[in-house]
Amino acid sequence: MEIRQFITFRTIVDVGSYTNAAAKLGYTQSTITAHIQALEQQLGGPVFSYVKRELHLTDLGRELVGMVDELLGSYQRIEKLNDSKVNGELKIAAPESLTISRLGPILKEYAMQYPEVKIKLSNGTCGDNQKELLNGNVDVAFMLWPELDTDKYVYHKLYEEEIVLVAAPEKEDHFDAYKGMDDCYITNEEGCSYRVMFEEHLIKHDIPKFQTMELWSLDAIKQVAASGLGFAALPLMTVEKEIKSGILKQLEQAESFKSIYSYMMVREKNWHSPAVDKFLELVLTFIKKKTK
Amino acid sequence: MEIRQFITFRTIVDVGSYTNAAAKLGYTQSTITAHIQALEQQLGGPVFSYVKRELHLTDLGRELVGMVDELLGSYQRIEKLNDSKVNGELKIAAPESLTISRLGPILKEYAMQYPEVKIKLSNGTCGDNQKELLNGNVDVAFMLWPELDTDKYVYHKLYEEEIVLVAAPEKEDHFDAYKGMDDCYITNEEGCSYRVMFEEHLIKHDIPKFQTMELWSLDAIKQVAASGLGFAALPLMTVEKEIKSGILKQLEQAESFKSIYSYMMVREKNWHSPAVDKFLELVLTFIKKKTK
DNA sequence: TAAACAATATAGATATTTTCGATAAAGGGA
DNA sequence: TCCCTTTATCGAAAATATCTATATTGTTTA
Repeated sequence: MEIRQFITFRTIVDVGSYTNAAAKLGYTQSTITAHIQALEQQLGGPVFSYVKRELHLTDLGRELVGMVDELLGSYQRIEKLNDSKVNGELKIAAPESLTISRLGPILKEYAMQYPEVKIKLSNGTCGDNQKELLNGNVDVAFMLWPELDTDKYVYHKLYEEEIVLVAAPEKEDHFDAYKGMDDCYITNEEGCSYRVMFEEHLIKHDIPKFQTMELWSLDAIKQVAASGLGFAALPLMTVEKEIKSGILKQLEQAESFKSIYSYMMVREKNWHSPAVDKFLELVLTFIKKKTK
Repeated sequence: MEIRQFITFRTIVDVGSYTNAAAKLGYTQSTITAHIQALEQQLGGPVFSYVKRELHLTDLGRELVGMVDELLGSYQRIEKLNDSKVNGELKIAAPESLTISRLGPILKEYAMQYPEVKIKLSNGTCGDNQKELLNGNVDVAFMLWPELDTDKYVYHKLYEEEIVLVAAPEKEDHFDAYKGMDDCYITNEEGCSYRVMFEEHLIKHDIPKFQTMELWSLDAIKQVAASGLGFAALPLMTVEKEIKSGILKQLEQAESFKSIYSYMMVREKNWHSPAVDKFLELVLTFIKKKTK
């Protein structure tokens, strides 16, 4: 009997089904089954039973809930022993795109769990963020970049970020139709990895340059694109909502883009403040759950 | 942080050193180190410190003890949920040799942990025990046997049992000196696997038969051997104490015997009463610890 | 002051366990 | 009956725990 199995049990009681518990805990459903079977094996009988498609606790299960609550209570108190040490400042540098789509929920959770930490978030281009990290102005930097391989930092690859072309829904569906037209390529300031990637893509495939409109925020780019002035190349994560709601549409294209990944980086050193440590831990936990 | 790590921590506090805790828990010492390092990692600081070769709790460690006691308390209450179901009868058949040397401490532990179970132990030869198991008179049977391979039972090989020749200390040291002399071969009733094994050994190596003295109990055999009447072939485990204390001595011999193993067997079926289940579990735990 | 010792730490190899992914079975509802 | 949702099963892959052997550290002894 392991703590994680008790947590699984308690979660099922809360959410009412194995499947939901799996989703909530970031496991697959078969793992939930295995956890409960392990418990039932040790306890010598079932803790759940089914009555009319509904999950119910058995008598044994009902007895167990209270005891598990006690145990998990002690466990959480032990976990909290550390939290008081998690304080001070946490300085993060991240590009706007990542901040909004990926970091949002993580920062929320972090702020809740470690209220003693003052979070300082700066939005810059990926190159800026890297410099900030190197010269010690921030503790953690996030980047979007093609393949990365460096010894200067410890880095964690987070997601593969698909770069997509978007335009207003009434515009042409296929990117080929834009070639040679006078639509704008709407983008952000230079130094942004997917802008570089897109421009290299044009050269490689002998596509003539577009007129470029440079804007200073994601929101501005999206609005201008939605107004029909041109198209933009952006990470899918930043425009998923707009595509779903029909404000923008994703263009089809013959050649797919080179892969871009999101990274989290810290300076190479063995020791980080607890605040930084816990942040890294939390980010990696989120990643693990999402990618499953 | 896992329950086993908390148990390790609590044990160290009790016994005062990593090394002793390892012995008590049946781990190696490096495992203890790993457990504590894992805890300290999570807790963000050391729980033990050394002052003058003495192990002391840090402040953090002292805080932890109480909380761990709570947690382990809940844990034990959960474990006990099952124990009330462990009752009824447990019928075991084992040869005398195994009962005394191997089963003693296990039965003691079992009786303590599951006082509701009535243990019935019968001592017979290995062949008898097998029959008893097959016809359902007992739940578990123990045997000493050379290599075993059968589908009739579920069997667990426990130990390799070295068979040794013993005689009184004042007798000759080497078995060769006994050949052709009028010493007795002191043994127990037929049907015992190491008696069979020894007699086959004699034939195989063209050693003339000895006069045989058949006794009904291990203790009787040992006493007669100690009195100088002859020698006996017995599993080492049954005479270890006597050899150490000088009551008997182990004879040297050119050819070593065929290996004999101790086995635990149950009838092939998926379901055993909780009492039987728990017994099997306990035996296997003991084996694991001892053989490490 | 070095040598021997006792306790804990470290590193690589091995063993075990956990988790996943795909698929099957079970229980309802249409 | 067929479909849909939920849980169970099974083999493979990944992650983790433990062991063995050896190093390190601090202490006592010669």
